[in-house]
This record gives sequence, structure tokens and C-alpha cells, in this order.
Amino acid sequence: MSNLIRSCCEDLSFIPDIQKTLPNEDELIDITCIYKALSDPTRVKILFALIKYEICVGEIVNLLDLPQSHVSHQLRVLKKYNIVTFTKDKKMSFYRIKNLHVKELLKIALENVQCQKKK
Amino acid sequence: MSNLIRSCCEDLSFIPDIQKTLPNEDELIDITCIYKALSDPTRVKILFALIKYEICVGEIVNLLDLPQSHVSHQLRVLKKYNIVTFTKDKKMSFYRIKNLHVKELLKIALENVQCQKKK
DNA sequence: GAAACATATGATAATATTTTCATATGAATA
DNA sequence: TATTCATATGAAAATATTATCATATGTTTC
Repeated sequence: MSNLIRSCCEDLSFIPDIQKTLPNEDELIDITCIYKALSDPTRVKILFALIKYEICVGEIVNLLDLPQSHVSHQLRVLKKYNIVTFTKDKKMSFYRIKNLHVKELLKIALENVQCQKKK
Repeated sequence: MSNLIRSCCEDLSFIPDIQKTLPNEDELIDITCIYKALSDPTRVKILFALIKYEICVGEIVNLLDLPQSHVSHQLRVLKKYNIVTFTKDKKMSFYRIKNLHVKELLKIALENVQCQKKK
């Protein structure tokens, strides 16, 4: 197996440098979880709706015109991945983005998409 | 359906503001695709390996100690989502990150994970 | 306490993704 | 041109995800 390195590229000096930049297994799983949380259109929609305001489930349902149970299930996923949290007020649950890096991730992806379109 | 808005929150003045921040359907799909590309541990590993260097499939296989066909399939996914590209040199294919926003996304997710750990 | 409302959950069908093995392709070289 | 090497592809099993319907929970309000 390891002799393939030799047969593939002559200069191996950069290998340790690459190995340094690789996240460890735990980090890798955590990183992947963030992206998994963001890899569904409904969840991304919900998160964009939550970017500036803390809003309740019913509002999200109305804004996005989706079945209530679907929204609820996806909020559950976002909670599981530690992306959102909520506070109860009377009968309502008000959700907000908990992980602030996520707002940055959303911004960059949107920027990327809008600048790809121009090309 | 729309009368729920009223029953849910009294102040509706922020609704148009939220609607403005929502990406349109096309943008939404594109955004989701980027995250989908990044939502698998093997693909994230591959991308971290490619952050500084352009390397060939055999190198990736060795660095990550994964079956060659698995790496090849995942590179295919990354190509499909327009995240990586490659150049052929002799028998080898050298891959590199094409979408530069992706490097930023990787950096932010790693930062996030490392700063969550401290808490 | 019955009714209405807001949200959450369980079960399930439909669908998509991941991983592996076997094999194909295509280029270099003996 | 037969062999070896590097990579890609196809098929299929295992697994995970998404979306929907029906219903449960818990909180107000009458």
C-alpha cells in the first residue's frame, strides 16, 4: 500500500505538511455535522428566515408555506446539530440561531452562489 | 393558512424584512448543493488534503488510507458539485479545489468545532 | 373541564447516499 | 503487443434522509 506513494509522485516532502492540516477524527465528524445540518433546502430556508429575527414555528410555517410537521421535524434536526435553540413563550416556541458561525457559513455560500451566477 | 400569522404573533411588521433575506429557489438549491458536497467525512478529509496542494488520487488514497474506488467515487461527487477539478499528467489525475469559497467554509467550520470544544 | 390552538412526535413510504467489490479504461513501458 | 499501473465506473447491499399523515402533548381560554 505505502509503496504507491513512491510510484505516484516523486516528491514526497509535502506529505507531512498535508498530514498536519488534516483534522482529527472527532473534529472531522463535528465539521461534517455542521454541513449535514445545512445540506437540506428546508433547513437552509428556515435558517435564512432566522438570520435577523427570533420567530415562532407558526411564522416559519407561514413564511415558507410548508406543512407544520415538516418544519417541526427539521427544527428538531437543527436542534440535534446544535445549530438552533428556542425559548417557550405561552403556547409558542421561538427559535433562533445558536451557532453564530452558521450565519457566516450561510453568508459565504450565498455570496458564492451569487458570484458563480455572474460567470 | 395565512390567518395563522395573526394568531401566532401580533407584530407582523418584520415579515417583509425576513422575506427579503430569503434566497430564491435557484439560489437555495445551489447553496444546499455546496453543503451537501461537504456533508460527508470522506469528502471533507479529501478537501482538507487538497487545501494547500494539488495531489493525485493515489496520494489521497495513501494519505487517508481508504479504498481507491471509494476515493474515486467521492471525487466524482465533488466534481459534480463543482468543488474540485483536475488535470491529467501521464497516468495520473491531479485534483485541486476549484471553488475558493469552499476553503473559507472549511476554515470556518474547523474554527467553530475547535472553539465549541473549549466550552 | 371542554375546546381551540401551537407544537412535537411516531410510523412509514419514498428516495438518496455511502461503501464495497469487481471490472473497465486508458496510458506508459518492457 | 502484452503487461503493469493509475484511475474510473457499474452494480448492489447497507444505511440514512426526507416528507407526509395521523395523532399526541401541553397550554390557553371559554
